[in-house]
Parts: sequence; structure tokens; C-alpha cells
Amino acid sequence: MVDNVNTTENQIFEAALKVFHKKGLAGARMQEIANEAGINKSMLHYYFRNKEQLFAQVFMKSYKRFMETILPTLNEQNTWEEKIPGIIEHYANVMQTNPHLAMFVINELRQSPQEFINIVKTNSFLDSVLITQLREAIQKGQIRPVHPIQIWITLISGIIFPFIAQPMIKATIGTDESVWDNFIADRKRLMADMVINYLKVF
Amino acid sequence: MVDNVNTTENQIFEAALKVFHKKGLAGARMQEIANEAGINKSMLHYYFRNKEQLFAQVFMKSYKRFMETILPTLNEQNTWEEKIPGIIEHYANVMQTNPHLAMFVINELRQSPQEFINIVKTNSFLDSVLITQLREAIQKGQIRPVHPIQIWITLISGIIFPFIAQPMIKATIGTDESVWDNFIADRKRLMADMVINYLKVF
DNA sequence: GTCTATAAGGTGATAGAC
DNA sequence: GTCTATCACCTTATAGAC
Repeated sequence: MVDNVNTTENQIFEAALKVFHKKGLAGARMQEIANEAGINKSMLHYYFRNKEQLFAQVFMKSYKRFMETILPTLNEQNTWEEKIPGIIEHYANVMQTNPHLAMFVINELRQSPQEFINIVKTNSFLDSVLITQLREAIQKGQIRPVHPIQIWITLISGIIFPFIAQPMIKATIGTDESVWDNFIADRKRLMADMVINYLKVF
Repeated sequence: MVDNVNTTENQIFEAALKVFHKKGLAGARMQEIANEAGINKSMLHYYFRNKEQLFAQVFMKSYKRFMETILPTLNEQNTWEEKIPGIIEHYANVMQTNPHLAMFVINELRQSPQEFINIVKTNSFLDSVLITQLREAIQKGQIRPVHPIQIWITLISGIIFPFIAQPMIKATIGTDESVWDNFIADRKRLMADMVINYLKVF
């Protein structure tokens, strides 16, 4: 399937992406996807055989958006200190553009068959430039000796979780859109500052 | 309904808690809950009328476990600096005891009716002792001037997210249980150190 | 309170005309 | 490729015997 072409197949796929992201595998209805696409329900089976296979394709695509898009940022030609704000910015953008993405991937992965878990293993960030850079800086005594993977998890936790918990946070700080935007702006600055500060000052 | 009594009603409720946590509202089946409880399916309707009302009760109970249990820790008679490791420890324990809890609450809250969102508003941590303490310390110039709410979100993000993303993390660092335990132990130390360090050193 | 049987409606999937 | 009609199954919910 070729992207960005307005074929029936692509229209269905985009609709499926939207509905599965919002409702999950169990909550999504083939009829709802058909309605969203403005296309007859039979066409879903014609192009994707059944719900299971349609979901599998949606999940793969979503996983790529969620994980693989970060790799270029991790492997850029700059210092680890420059990479950190870049990573934060990247994930904040992904989440803002697609608010259900992270939740969808993480949630479906909980009970998915091994098939899906395997694609996680084959897309590790462990051998990225960032991790290597942090490891080297630790060896040279330039930064605090922490597992680089802990730094990585700290970064993505601090950015992704607030988006996942968005409904709860908004109920607390206020539902106004500008309040949320300020919150996220603060969040990005804080996480970058805090992690860099922690690594350097010891 | 009284807790910890082995009535039919409680057996059903505990089974429902388990199944809903794992499968979510859309994925859970009344028959599966009945099987889990070892009780006839008709009894579910006898005691809880329908799936919707059973779910509502399960959600309320879960939300309390997820949020309200933290309030005592936030209001303890100690300094903010002592509270931070306490909060981290508390949430790590909650997540370890009930690995599906956070995901369930956050996930169902995404599309839940206003009814559920309202209980978030009425259980705010904004007026907790911790937040007050941080605000006062900022006014006195003792710690870095950051929104106390950002500190709070940083703490819970850094602990809850790793448990939510557990399948992905395990696929990366290894599925061995001792590896995971070490990872969490490191995580708890790192988050406490990093946040306290950031607030004090400026 | 507990059980069996069954109704009532929803949902994925296919057959077959065009 | 696209549509309508329809099947087969699943799931919630209830009626009614005990």
C-alpha cells in the first residue's frame, strides 16, 4: 500500500487508524471504520480480509510512528547535551499531533501476541548514538555515572506520560487550551534542564 | 458493599476488578467475570444489574486506589525533601502490587462520560501539604522557582510510566525478573536524587 | 439467592448481483 | 471494485423454575 494516495484502500486505512487509536482493538467496530471512511463495510473485508489483519497493519504503522521516528533524532551529528532538548521536542510534537498514539501502542502491547512484542526487540535504541555518547562521557568522568537507559526512560516518561494522563491533568489545572500549552512549554524546559543539570552537576 | 467479606457479591466484584483491569470495559466479558468468580453469570445481573453499573463501581474503586491512597503520603508530618522518596516508594509499591491499575484508570478515563471526569476534580492534590511546602520554599528562595505541579508530575511520570510501558522496556532490557527489579530500584533512586538535586542546586 | 433456558440485539464476515 | 442482503455467532440481559 502506497501512502498519501487517495485510493479506497488508503481511505479505509486512515479511518481504521483513527478509530482503532481512539477505541482500541476491542472497542472499535468495523461499521464505525466504514462510516469514518465513508465507504461500504464490505470493502474493509475486500481489502484487509478481516478485523484482525486490518488491526495488525494499523498497529505496525502506529508502532513505527511511535518509536522509529525517534531514531534519527538519537543519531544526529551533535552532542548528547544538544540531543536532549531535541528528543523532548520530538516527542512533544508527536504527542501533540497524535494524542492517542502512545496510549494505543502501549495499551495494545499489553495483551498482544508475541508477534507484536518481537518488533519491539528489533527496534532497540540501545545502540543509538545518544546512548553511546552518554556511556563515553561517563567513562571519561564528564557526567554522573548513571545507566544511560535510565536517562532515556526519564526523558520519555516525563514527556509522554503527561500527554497520556492529559484528561486527569486538565481536570486539575484547568481545561483551557492556553493553560495546557503553557504547561507543556514549562514541561519541556524543566525536563531538559533537570536531566542536563543532574548529569553535569555532581 | 462491605470489603473483605467473602459474600457472593464481593467475589463477583473482585473478579470484575481483575477482568476489567486486564481487558478494559470493551474487552471484558460478563461470562469471563463469572468464570473468574466461579459464580453463575445471572448473579452478576442480580447484584449489579448490568455491565455498565458493574464497571462504574469497579472504576470508582480503582480510581480511589490509584489516586486517593497517595494523599496521606502527601500530607505527612515531614519536610518536602523527605516526602519525595516517600511518594516514589508509594507509587512503585502500588504499581508493583497492581500492574494494570494505572493503565486501566488512565485508559478508561480517555472516553469516559463526564461523571468519571468529575471525580478527578474533586480529588485534587493541589491543596496538599507537599504543594504548600514547595510553594513556601520557593518564596523563601530556598529552592529553584518551578511550578510545584511540575515537580509533582515529574515524580509520578518517572515512576508510573515505566510500569505502564513495562512490556516495551522488558523487551529492551531483558525479560528476567531480577533485571527488572534492579531497573526499578535504580529508577527510584534516580528520580528522588534528580528532583531533589534540581530543586536545591541552582 | 441460585440455576437453566432463551430472548433480543449487535457484530464480523460472506455470497452474489451488478 | 462496489453494493445489498443475509448468515452465523457472540454477548448482554431477562424470564421463570426451584
